[in-house]
Amino acid sequence: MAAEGPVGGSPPSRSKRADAQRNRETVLTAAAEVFVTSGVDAPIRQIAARAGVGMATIYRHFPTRADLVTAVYEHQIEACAEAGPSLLASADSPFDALRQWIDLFVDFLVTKHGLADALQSDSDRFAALHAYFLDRLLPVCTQLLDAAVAAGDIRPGTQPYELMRGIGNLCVGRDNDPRYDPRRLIALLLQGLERPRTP
Amino acid sequence: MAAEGPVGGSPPSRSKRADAQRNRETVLTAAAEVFVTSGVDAPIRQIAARAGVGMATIYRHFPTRADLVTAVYEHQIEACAEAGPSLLASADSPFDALRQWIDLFVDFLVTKHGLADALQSDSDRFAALHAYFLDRLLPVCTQLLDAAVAAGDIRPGTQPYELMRGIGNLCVGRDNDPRYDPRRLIALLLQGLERPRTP
DNA sequence: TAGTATCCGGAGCGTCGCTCCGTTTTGTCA
DNA sequence: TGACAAAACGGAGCGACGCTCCGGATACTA
Repeated sequence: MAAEGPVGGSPPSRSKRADAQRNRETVLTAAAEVFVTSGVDAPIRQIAARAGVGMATIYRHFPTRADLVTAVYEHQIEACAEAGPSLLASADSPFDALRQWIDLFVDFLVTKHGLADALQSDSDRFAALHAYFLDRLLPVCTQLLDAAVAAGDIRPGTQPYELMRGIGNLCVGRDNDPRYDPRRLIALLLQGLERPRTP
Repeated sequence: MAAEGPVGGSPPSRSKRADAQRNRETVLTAAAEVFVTSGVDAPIRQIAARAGVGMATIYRHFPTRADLVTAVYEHQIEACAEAGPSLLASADSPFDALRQWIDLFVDFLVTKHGLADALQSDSDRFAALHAYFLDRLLPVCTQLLDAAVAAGDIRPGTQPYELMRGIGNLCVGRDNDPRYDPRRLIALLLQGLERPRTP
């Protein structure tokens, strides 16, 4: 549907020179490592230093921070997107598929330091990241939600966009706080979505 | 219970010199104005310029950004805290009181640009703000929640801290997006909290 | 009015995002 | 192979920001 690459990153194969491709990979792995320890807000200088590369090289390959983040997590986002339909086929019910898919999504978010924060950031430094998530994941969520409604598992009226942003929001903030587990609240939310068992 | 002033702000009356007190007020109103347009993340320089004051003056009165934010919103936080018990007395049920109180809390959060973001910020630049909210509001929420559980309105087991942070989290992000209204999700969450009507 | 504790202001330092341009590398073609 | 142009590189440099430091101004006191 969209162009081949993610948001604005340069296509992985169109590039002519070999050193450019090599550097692209180097930057990508360095960024992945730095993101783990310093979050997706890590200074570009730090990533450049780790990659043994100038800052301009990073900006050349990934004009926006969102492009870099997207490229780093592209595979996992894709996997999450592809899990939707297959869960729908394998789960006991559409609602269960939705639940399991949301579990996947939450697992992805909470293991990436500061990713949820970036996604909902009201600065638009990450606007492109937000857009990419939406482009890729919103249709999946819509399909699951519609299926659950059609099966009578949940009440109708919930907008997929709102649900996804809500879930993302619940994953925002300090990690590793034993007093706060977004999964519990999301379970509560899904409980509220469930249709009363009186047809 | 806690010390008289908010987090770390200087006490409003203990100050000796008149110009210091005058400047404190000037900074406070300037900050309030700037927060409306630029959010609680506005540059200190901007607030200082608006107040016609040096930056050091602001840092002297409010060593941390959290102190400044807290001082600006102190009255409203206080009002929200005090609304708890009176709602419990006036509402139809404890659960209704909880609902109305959460409405108040959400209204407060969504009308302050970036405040919810700051509250849950992963950086600890706002740790003191987080602490102040908790100190002041968590007991109120706990009381309302306990009352609702005791009345049999909602199922037990929900931790007040988790609920409050969840609500705060749901208010995070871009404002004025017609596709996302945190109130709808919060209603869903409360629905999930409600005890099935089969005692 | 003189003296002093208090408070004020903004220059200055370090960090970060992002760009600009001289230099180096790579692919190509004679 | 050797030369040449296009492509890519790297880091100095600029503006913005958080926060501090210290010489100067100001308000209480006697």
